[in-house]
Amino acid sequence: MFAFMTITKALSDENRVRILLALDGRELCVCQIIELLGLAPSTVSKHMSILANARLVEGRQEGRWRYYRQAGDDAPEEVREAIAWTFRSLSKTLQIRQDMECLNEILKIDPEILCRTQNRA
Amino acid sequence: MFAFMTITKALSDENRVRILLALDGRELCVCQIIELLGLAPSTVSKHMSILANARLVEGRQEGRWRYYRQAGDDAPEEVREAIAWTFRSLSKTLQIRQDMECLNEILKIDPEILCRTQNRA
DNA sequence: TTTATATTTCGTTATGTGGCGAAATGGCGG
DNA sequence: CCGCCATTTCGCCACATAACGAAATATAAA
Repeated sequence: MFAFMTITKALSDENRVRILLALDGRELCVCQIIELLGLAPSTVSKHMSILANARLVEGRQEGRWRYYRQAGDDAPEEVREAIAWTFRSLSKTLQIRQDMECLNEILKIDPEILCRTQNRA
Repeated sequence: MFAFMTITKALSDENRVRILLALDGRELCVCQIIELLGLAPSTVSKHMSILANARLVEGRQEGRWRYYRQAGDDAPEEVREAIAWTFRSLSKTLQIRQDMECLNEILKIDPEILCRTQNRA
């Protein structure tokens, strides 16, 4: 019950749902998610920890950057089902399609440069 | 997106999840749900309106009583999937099994008497 | 119509949560 | 070891939400 509630609470915020779906089939570094949502780094970091706590995403450190991806096949079934349900429900919505387009642009930018511009703003 | 978020927000409260699962395969009147959760009538009423707003449950008036049941096959697919996921994730947990036992006792009581005792307390 | 009563609505209060900026953390290059 | 920099943690504020009791609503019985 506790694990389930952690998942539904994690999914009850629109920005977190967008993050989860942005991670479909790929890894993203925190600064790329910051760019996608237009939120402060500290805010995105908090969202990532909530998603990770629910086991919906997993993090990986590479140098100075931290990459996140959706939970894999080793995750509990309720988690995998939650991700699948979210994807089926939303992948065709305007918001998510726009996010995908926006991500294509973001992925063209060297993360090094992306972070630097974020630090100036 | 909006409909999906309404569902996840509805499912992000433990009492509402317990209500949804208590309605599995049967109708319940509000006073029976009040008895199960031990909450004030006004609180339960609010929970029911949130669940109904998400289309997870449907209400039916019969005399002075209002009965609620899970959404049927006419509900949107994302709703039916949400209910199925919730059930699969939680039906075997201690909390939900206890609720089922408790409900068996509550269902033995004439609703007429149930409401009357609630009004005294 | 009047009364009784099951449920909802309203107003209030306490707690939870999302947002930000500032400071702390931790890894890499010098 | 030192400084740089991506990310996290912390402290704070504004707003959302769950809880209750009291009052309003709606339906059945008298």
